[in-house]
Amino acid sequence: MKNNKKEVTIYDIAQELNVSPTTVSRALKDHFSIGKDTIKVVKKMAKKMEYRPNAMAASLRSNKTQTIGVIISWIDRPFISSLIRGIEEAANSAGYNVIITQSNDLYEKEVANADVLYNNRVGGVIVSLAMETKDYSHFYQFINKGIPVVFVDRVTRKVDCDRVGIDNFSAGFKATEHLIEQGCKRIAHFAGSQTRNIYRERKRGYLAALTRYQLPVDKSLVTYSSLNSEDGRKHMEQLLNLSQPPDGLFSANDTAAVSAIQYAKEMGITVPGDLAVVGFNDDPVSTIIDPPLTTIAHPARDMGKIAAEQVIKKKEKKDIVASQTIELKTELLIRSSSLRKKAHNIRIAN
Amino acid sequence: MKNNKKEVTIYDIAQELNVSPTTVSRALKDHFSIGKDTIKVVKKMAKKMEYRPNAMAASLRSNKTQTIGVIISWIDRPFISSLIRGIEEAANSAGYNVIITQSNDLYEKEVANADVLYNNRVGGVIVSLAMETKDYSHFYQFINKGIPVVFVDRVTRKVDCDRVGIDNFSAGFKATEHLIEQGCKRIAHFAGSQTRNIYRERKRGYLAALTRYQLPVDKSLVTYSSLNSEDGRKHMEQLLNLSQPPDGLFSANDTAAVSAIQYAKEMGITVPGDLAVVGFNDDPVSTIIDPPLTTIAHPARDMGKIAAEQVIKKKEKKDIVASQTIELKTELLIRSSSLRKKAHNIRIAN
DNA sequence: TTGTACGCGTTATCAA
DNA sequence: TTGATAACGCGTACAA
Repeated sequence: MKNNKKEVTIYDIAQELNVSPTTVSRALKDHFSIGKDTIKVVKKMAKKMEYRPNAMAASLRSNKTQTIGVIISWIDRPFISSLIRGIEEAANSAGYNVIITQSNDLYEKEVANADVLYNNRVGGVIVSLAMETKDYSHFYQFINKGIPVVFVDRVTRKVDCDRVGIDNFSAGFKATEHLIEQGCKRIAHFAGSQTRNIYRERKRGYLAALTRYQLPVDKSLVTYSSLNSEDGRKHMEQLLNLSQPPDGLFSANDTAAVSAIQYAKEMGITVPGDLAVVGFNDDPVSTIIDPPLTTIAHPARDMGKIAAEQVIKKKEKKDIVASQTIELKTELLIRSSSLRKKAHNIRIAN
Repeated sequence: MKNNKKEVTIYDIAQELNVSPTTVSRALKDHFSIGKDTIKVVKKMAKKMEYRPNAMAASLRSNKTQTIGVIISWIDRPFISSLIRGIEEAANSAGYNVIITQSNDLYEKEVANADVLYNNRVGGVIVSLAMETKDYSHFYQFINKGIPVVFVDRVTRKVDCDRVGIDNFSAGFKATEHLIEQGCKRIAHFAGSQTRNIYRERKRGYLAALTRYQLPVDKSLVTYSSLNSEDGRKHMEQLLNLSQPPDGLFSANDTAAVSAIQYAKEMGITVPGDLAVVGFNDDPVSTIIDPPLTTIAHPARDMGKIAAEQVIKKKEKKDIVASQTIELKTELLIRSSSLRKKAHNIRIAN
């Protein structure tokens, strides 16, 4: 079964053709210094001998890998898997492979993953930070060696790197403003960990909108959690038990928004009548829940694509380029979960 | 910015300590032949000098990679991303990395991905076949070299490899039988591509259940598609236009089932009253749709985990082991979308 | 218990 | 346009 024939190398091809390995190496890469016919002959022989290049050997010698490392929290989340799809697409079409590692939102795993990626000498790194990461020194091993690091979505300003994300502040503002326009007076907010910029910014947007429209800020209407389904139910329960329950909810993700709607409905609350709800992410569930969820749409896949392109661009530019922060557009998709008034000028998403 | 200090190698450590590179190499790996103190000293110096092992060099030399290649259709599907999570978890805890490639369900991309993985000399491969792959010769490059290949979920019997999957036939049977027990007489089936075993088997299970319960088989009740949302709506429309519309539906995935339910509800059809529905996969949407969707639950993550373990086991066993086919259990999760009768003995899922 | 010396497959450098 | 040779960083057979 196991066929341990030795690998066919460029030496074998060289020998067969009575040329030097150098020539073969170059011919296979269409190097300009090699004659057209030589190239043709070499490639033909390579095919005949079933030669397969060894990417590892090439990387070792040239000190360049065609691999991009990725660190994300959990792969099995709609937003993340879209992101990765974008990364893969951009990377592959530029001839790069992608090694994916999951931090499970734990700082320690993030550090361990960074080390693994370094040991594999990846050519660049794309990171969406773990929930509670506050120390960023594990990224300097890359930066110090000139290996590009690009943060995506969950970024930090404390490291001088490229960043790709969205304007979470204005998205939070838009979402909240929309609820206010729908007549909500007491708007609750499901906030995520304030260690991460995205959740901080969304909350800032929420607060700014309240202030802008001169609504009071009530701290009992803001909850903090990791925004999973259980959190959504739990915090909805908590809010409904207040002496003055909210009439609007802006959740920093769809998962919590959806479970909050489900809980509220079970409690006899009408959505959007009693409670108007806006989520964040435009996950698949947002069109399935009844009523369909108004939400902020991310260009997740584009973020991945751009992050990968950015890594590759940095890698291929020898000269030092200043770090960029790229912000993609978000869109408020208005669906029934927040629509109390007949729509005039607002566009209703399907 | 770019810090081009040369890499610290085992030679540098050796020189610093006046020992040989061999000793360093072994000490870092806790080789038994090296004295305790030497090990301690070497490791200390390695840390001090910020030595980082070069996994590529090691792989090149030892002809063994700590990398597992994965080929799947699309990463941004709930089932697939759970699968990958399982693969990653098992692989990482055994010290392996994972390179993920997407075939986009295209045969050509699958072949190209296999080549890339081979060129990167992965130590093993996990594959979930693209929709229309009929030729499997691109996997022989691995098999011929003794590189383990494990098929997962979408498998084939035409290659002698390990397989990890579920019993799709019995799952299809169970789903259909359940609908029959709920009093359905005309049960439709959304089938997937019959090139792939999983959809063939689900349909076989459906047909077997009809036969077993002496219900007629009506070809106009079976549709074929790639089972996306549009397909679900389109085929539901088609079915409702029949002179005798179905009173039950078994869809080979949840995506199509959910969109079919949505369409049916829009048309004034009551679910499960007029139409009882069962899906497949237990995607997150299945608990969000109203009514909640009865479905077949896969152990997706376990499948990934087991597939990875299987690859690693094969890789580490020198001797030739016969190929195994591992079938994991599925469960019919009964929810409201199919429940017409009051439940007696059946367990109702949340 | 430790060291010497070579090779993994490729590419860079310099020379022809 | 082509070739000879060294080097990338590490592992290991063999020697000591």
